[in-house]
Amino acid sequence: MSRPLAVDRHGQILHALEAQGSVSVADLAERFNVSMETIRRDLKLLAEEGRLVTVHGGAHLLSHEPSLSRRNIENAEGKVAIGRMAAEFVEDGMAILIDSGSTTLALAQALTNRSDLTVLTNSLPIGLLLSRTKTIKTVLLGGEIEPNDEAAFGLDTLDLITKYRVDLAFIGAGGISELGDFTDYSRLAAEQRARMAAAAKATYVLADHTKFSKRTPVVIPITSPIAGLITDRLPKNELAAKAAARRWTITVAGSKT
Amino acid sequence: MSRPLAVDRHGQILHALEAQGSVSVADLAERFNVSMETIRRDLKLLAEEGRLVTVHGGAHLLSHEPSLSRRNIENAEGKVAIGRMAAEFVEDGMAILIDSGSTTLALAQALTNRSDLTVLTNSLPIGLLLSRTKTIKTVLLGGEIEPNDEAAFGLDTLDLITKYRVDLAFIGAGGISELGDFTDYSRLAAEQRARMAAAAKATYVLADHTKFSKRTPVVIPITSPIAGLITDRLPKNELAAKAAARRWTITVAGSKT
DNA sequence: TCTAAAAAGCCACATAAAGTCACATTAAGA
DNA sequence: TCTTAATGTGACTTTATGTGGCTTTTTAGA
Repeated sequence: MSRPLAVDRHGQILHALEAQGSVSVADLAERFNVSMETIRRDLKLLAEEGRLVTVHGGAHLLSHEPSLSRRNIENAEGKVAIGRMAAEFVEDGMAILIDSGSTTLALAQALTNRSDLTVLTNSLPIGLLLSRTKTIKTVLLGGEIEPNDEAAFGLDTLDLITKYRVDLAFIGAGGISELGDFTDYSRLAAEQRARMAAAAKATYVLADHTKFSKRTPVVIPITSPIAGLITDRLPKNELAAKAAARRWTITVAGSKT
Repeated sequence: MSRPLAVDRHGQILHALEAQGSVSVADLAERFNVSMETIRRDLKLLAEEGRLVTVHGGAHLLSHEPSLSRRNIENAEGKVAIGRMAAEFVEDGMAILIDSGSTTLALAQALTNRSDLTVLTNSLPIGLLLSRTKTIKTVLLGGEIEPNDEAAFGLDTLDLITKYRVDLAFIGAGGISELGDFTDYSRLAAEQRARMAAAAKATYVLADHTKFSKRTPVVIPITSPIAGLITDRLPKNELAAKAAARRWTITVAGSKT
């Protein structure tokens, strides 16, 4: 018997997804008369292509956004460790700048019991969190809010950043290339992060190990000196060598390198 | 047998929440044919993601945050009515400016099911709330965060306001004098509200009846025309006369005057 | 205001459905 | 026929949900 083409199945899965918003592995397996394992392989493949998001039991459209909150859960432990470590670099009386993102949010969390600090941020959750401490002076860098990041981006934000000078900046990154470059999803976000770095005497990049393997299209054009990368696992030697060459340190949460 | 996807349930819970404002564990358990424990776990998860607030017996929309919530409780009902009424003045496609405060937050709440709007605000809770709709473009007017208001104030904020022109501005007030002046707690806040009004073609002041008797020290120096006051009870005739003289209307939530 | 019943929540454990991985099998094309 | 990609199978792991005992909160009555 001729086996139906897998591609057809993929097309139909996507079609069903469009119609229903979500599909379950068991239903699809029955419908196509294939094993659940095959369906899972299909979904995994389509997920890698970015056509859908797999969840326990099936898959759903991307628009059902995982957003900041779900990303938060991804390696939450590592991020908390990074946040704690980064907080140790912050001394009383400092003015610091904290970028948006789940890892930097962990830093903000770690700073909540501190006082005599001035914190600038473009992230709404971080701004809200720190202002509630009442002991940390918080400045929100306004602009257009990017819903997925729950943070401000845009011309206004860029403009505001240039008006401040801080001791330290803690920025995130979408990915880290083997060459030691930090990369981002969009040109605007990359530029904004670069400007943040430019406003600080020293900049730390906060990125957990999941960023090592990620590729995002735009290089963050950092011109000012980077103080170091704070992460939760030792990266490959290759990256470590690049770091040494560029004179920045890699701090692994828990131990120094 | 295939188990319905948990994510779908999460989506529907959020949807029900949008529609009803609050949901009960027992109702949801019956609706989805799962145990109350499962629903509790769902709600806990969504609460961790910051999508809702769990309460004994169920969950409700986030909107009241600690410091704001306290004021919110004070005449919450009246404020919700004012918010709904104010939302009716907002037409699709408009750009509007919403001031910080518990009454204006109620307006933001009433706008969450709208689309094709651009909203400028200096309030963090409002910014967060509206950006999550994904259908409303939100711009946060940054600046130094005032912890009690959970909103931005200061030079940066004033400066940002001047860069925009909107159709409508909805501002709050600390109090209303018998002379028909709106007053505020601080010089800076008063100035900022005046600038907001200046950036709009028309300005509505949102204030519930508790403001009628309140006296706050600084007059808000509004130079641009005020379209009206939206409140929840008819003020004294004295004030109504002043309103007529200054050519603005008083709208009592529910009926017009 | 105090108090007890009822409702809701929490936690630990049990279980079934779903996922993962290595390996076997099958069908199609070289 | 041989090779290879796709699919199936089975052992094992993980996740989601349910259940029951116990605690906390709420409610209503004294």
